[in-house]
Amino acid sequence: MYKNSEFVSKLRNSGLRPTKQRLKICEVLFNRDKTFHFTINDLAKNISENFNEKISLATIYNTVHAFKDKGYLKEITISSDKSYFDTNITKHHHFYDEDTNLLIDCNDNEIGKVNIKNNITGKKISSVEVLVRVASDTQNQN
Amino acid sequence: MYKNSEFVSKLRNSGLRPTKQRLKICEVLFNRDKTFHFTINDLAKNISENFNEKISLATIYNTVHAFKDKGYLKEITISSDKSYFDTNITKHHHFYDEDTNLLIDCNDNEIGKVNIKNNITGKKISSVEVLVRVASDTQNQN
DNA sequence: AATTTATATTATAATCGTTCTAAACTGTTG
DNA sequence: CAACAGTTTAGAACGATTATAATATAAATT
Repeated sequence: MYKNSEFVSKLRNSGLRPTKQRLKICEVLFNRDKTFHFTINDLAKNISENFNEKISLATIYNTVHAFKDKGYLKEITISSDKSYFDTNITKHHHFYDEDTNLLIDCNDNEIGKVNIKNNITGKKISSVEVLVRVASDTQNQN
Repeated sequence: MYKNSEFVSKLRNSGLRPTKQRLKICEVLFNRDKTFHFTINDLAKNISENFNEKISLATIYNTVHAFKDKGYLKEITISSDKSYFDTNITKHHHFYDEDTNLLIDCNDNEIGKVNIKNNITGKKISSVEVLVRVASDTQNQN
């Protein structure tokens, strides 16, 4: 569990003013035992249901994008109509359960290192992401 | 180069009526030497610029999705605001050039086989996709 | 601690890609 | 060729996201 003052420094250190909205969002996102995945909608709902204060949707969008830009969140794109964010910012891969629409982190003991033998000339690799879609056996696959 | 009658059978075989709109779209997508990537917008623009006939945007959406469902196209999701389709329906991975927004197919000699050691219990793997984001050296990476 | 300045929040409007609708049209079957 | 199911169409509707511009707040300056 983090103290409020830790979030204040975290924000200040990255040039973001520690406003009460941002601190509340920090609390919701980072005061947890485990990292997790969420959509903007999940977050907005979480805040409005569990707290008296209401934060404008625009602010939630702005803050999530600011946190992403500062590297406090990663965005994971599964499909064009669903954008997930991940509080686990370490390099890792995902399983996506097509039955439940749930995203599950992979550990290194689940997916081995991806061997990139040749990169595009003159370019640097900025990320390597594996997405393993899974579904129950009865489901049709593509 | 395919003949029109080949597209007619292809469509009939998958339960799609060979309408002139669908045949035109087949021609644009599949009468090529190489597979390629496109967005719905690219396709609509291509048709309206290069042909006299105009096809309604709704029809383009319907047809692309029908072709995807029948397995003639693969959808590739790079970011929530851009949905690409690929006429290469074989299993393969991609490089995504963040400078140019260009998607490039990987061959097997570029990315080795992804080793999935443990799958989610009771689930079947429906696809494994690797996306390697690249950018010029000067670009900042995340 | 008051003033100034820059930054952030807000509600709402605007935008954009996509899907829906319902009427007109076309391909297929008998 | 009649009947029917499937398809196309323009435009409306939708939903997620972004822009706007007024207000509020935080930080810097006096």
